[in-house]
Amino acid sequence: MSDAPTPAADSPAHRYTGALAQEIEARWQDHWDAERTFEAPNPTGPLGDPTAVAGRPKKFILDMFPYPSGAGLHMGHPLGFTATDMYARYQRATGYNVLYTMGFDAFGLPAEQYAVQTGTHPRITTEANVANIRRQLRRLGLSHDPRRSIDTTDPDYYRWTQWIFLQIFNAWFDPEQKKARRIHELEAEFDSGLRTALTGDWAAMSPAERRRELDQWRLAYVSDAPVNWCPGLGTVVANEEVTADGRSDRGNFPVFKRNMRQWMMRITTYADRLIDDLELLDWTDALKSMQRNWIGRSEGATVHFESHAGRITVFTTRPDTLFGATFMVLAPEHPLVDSLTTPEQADAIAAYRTKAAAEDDFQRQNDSREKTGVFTGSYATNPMNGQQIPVWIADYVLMGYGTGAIMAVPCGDQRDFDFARKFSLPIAAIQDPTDGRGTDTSTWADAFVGDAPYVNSANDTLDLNGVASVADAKSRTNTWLSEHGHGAATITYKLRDWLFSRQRYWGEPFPIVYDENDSPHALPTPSLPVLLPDTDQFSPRTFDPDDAMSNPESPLDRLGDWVWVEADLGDGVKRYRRDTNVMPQWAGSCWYELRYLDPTNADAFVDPENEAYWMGPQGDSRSGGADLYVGGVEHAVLHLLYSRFWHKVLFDLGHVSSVEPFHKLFNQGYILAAAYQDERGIYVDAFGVQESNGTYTFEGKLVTREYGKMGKSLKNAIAPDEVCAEYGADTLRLYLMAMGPLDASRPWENKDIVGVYRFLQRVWRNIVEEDTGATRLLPEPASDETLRVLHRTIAGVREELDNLRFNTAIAKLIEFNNHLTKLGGCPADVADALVVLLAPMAPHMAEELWARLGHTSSITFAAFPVADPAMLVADTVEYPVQINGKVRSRITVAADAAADDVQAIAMADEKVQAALGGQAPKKVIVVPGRMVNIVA
RNA sequence: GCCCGAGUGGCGGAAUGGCAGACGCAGCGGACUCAAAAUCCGCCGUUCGAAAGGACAUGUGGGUUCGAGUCCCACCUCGGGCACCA
Repeated sequence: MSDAPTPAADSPAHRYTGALAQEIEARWQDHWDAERTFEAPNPTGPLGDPTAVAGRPKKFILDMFPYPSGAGLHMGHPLGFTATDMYARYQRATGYNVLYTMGFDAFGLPAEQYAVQTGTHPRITTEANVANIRRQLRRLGLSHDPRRSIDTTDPDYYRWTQWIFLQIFNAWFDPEQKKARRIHELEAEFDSGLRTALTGDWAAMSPAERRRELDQWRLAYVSDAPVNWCPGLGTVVANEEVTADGRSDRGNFPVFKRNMRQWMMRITTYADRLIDDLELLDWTDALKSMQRNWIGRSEGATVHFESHAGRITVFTTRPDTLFGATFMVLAPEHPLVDSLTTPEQADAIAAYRTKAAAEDDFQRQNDSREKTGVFTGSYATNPMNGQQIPVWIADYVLMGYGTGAIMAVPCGDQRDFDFARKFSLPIAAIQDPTDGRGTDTSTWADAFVGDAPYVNSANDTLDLNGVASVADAKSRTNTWLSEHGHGAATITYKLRDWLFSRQRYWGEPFPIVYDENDSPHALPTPSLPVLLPDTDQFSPRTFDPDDAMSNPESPLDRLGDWVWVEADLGDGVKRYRRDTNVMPQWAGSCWYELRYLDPTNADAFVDPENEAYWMGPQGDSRSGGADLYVGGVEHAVLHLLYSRFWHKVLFDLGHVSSVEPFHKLFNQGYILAAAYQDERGIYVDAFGVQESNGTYTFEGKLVTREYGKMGKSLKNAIAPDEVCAEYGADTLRLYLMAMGPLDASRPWENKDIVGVYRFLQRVWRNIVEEDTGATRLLPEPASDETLRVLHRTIAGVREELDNLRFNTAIAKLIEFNNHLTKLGGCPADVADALVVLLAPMAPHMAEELWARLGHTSSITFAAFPVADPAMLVADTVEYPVQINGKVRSRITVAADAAADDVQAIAMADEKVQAALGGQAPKKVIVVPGRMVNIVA
């Protein structure tokens, strides 16, 4: 970090150097704070100023808020934050009331782990880290409304996180209305007989039994089900936090499937709406498809196969191939396996099940693809044709998906085909493949998938033979299945319910206590927040990472005084046991954008009027939600899925008017940087590496270069503070944005920073006399040419900023300034426009120049210039003249010349005549204002 | 294996189907200077040519079109997501 040109001793006193930039920046940052420049008024409530809001359109511009790491901001943060700040400042200058602020996602593992190591309470570390990051953010000149900043660990904030949890706890999903409703409405339906209880006769139930019935319906519920137990972390984790190879995404420890009593959230009931409402959102297709993939909706049918042990139900996406089902396969854990297994097969089945149980889900999926399985000895009836087909078990069928059982159609499914070949099971052709391989499956090399006429697919009441399309055959089969009671069209999802409890310390306590029957009770709203109790034992009990049979032990379990409480929850004062779990880190980030709207409201998490103003559906946003949300793609499923779910519950319960939290979402790229490994593969300090003739050495030893995400682990991180100290924040902002488009990952190059630094120096020099510091403007009015360049720049910059193309917006400003430089300075009558155009990008310099140009109020609300259309059209246009697509000449023609005239002038051109050699052209294409192409 | 996204100078990157390489870095030349730095002016895809000018150029191969970096098909490479999901 020493590539900045060191100013020579005789450098002019008022040159825009890193030192001057910092002096200017600190001064304006103080000024903005003192003047409360960026405070955005609300329609109502503590931050309300109805007259200031009246008649102004709004923009809600949002960043994914950071975790306050002890290392401070990394370069990826300013990348996104600078983009939103430029956009926010631009929108303010075009008349919008802009809500733009920043909070901290401050619960979570790192602070807790640090506490375990050092004994420092996580609150202390968190507060220090937040203070440091606030300082860094301020230094970048981000135009946040400081009053709206939140911290998820603040009791005044997590009080509402707990409150929302209770809203979800006290809600159920009505499958008919497809929405969440309050639990007392369910109770009323049971009372009136409108709905029947699942566990018995409601009227005859005891209060405890009724409570248990209701608990089964809640959107937040305690369940004893397979969860991801991570002994290395000492806690359970959500499906979304487990990597493909079965390890925790934090810490990279093994994760085991274990049955445990844990809090779950019924996100699966929202699967359809979470998929369908993606249509309303302005998100990239890539992101939408990641969400769709994760939810994994697949449409098909459930089909019942009868056996002596009872009905075996399968899920299939290809009911049309039922006639080709020649065997069945159950997951080894399937409950019917015991009763299906014949005495002769009992030993083989038991051995296989033992082997399968010893392997966890992830090993099973990772191991070789060679099919294994064992015959149960029993047969089931194919409902289509009455055929008796053998029932096998095999570990390629997973208990956790569909029904844990499949019908095998080897002619149409490659896995079933492989299995049939391995165990010599019959393969019946039910389509005549279009690739000419014929219907003798003994000659097939693989399964056939696709549209082809059906054969051998008829019974007395259903005839698919001759049907040519899969879709058609599916729908006929589905109809037949339900008419004959053999099954029904069904949709299944990959998405599982969300595991919501963690056995950690640094998180939100659950506002829940248990009675003597172990039934959960919500604590009343006035008792919120349930404060996280103090302790000096922050760690859960952790275990050997491979000890699958260990049991979680939360830090809160140890606090006996805290765990037991006396309360009157309606049945008189009784003793209750507190829930000792904490919420996952995602809880606080599920709704923080809503708290920004009304951060100091003591009566509600957000006032409905404020929510409707900032986030309600309006204009072309039917979903409502933040107008712009910028952040990393690593949250594509986790945070974005969870917060959409919470938002929809709040919507259903009438607390918010927006259907979705984030209307437009933009994923920024990563900052990459060169990283170097020595011959052992260990990363070396990237800033100590020497380059010569394309080879790289570190301390004399050869190292290899690669590019990777900038960060501590690759030893190639540069802190934003370093760049601010060397060049100033305005230069850093411009560099980050000028490097390339916001969504692209790009390598950081120290040597390139100087490009935008020189640009700022040239702007400065065009307005300020470097030796004296006096303003120096050209007295004569701007020429027609200069005005045209200016207006083209205005139009261009607006266009680029509207579309978040900051790199090209900056390029256009550079072009305009280069034009001024060639004039020898800035004509006095265009100086204001230049500075206002620059203001969103380099706000400190712009404020400084604005003041020096004689303005007394902040440039923040100075109107962004509007291009005069008359200045955008030229008098004359230069047309390239192509012959057969190659440019052979150029002609200059009046801008309003008719196409015929342009053609005549082009044909008369010497070079064109020479190239044509007297031949008449076959065809001439004139594109008005663009070009001429002559086809010879 | 499936689903996305991307391949353009030495480098980062620009280009509503219409002059490929805006802008910046690096490099080269010039002015200023005793000199250097800084600044300002100019050049800067490859190749043939003294020049004028020509040929070739947007991962590869086809196609559509008067015209393709851009649209279509196939393939290659890289990045990301999912993965025995029935």
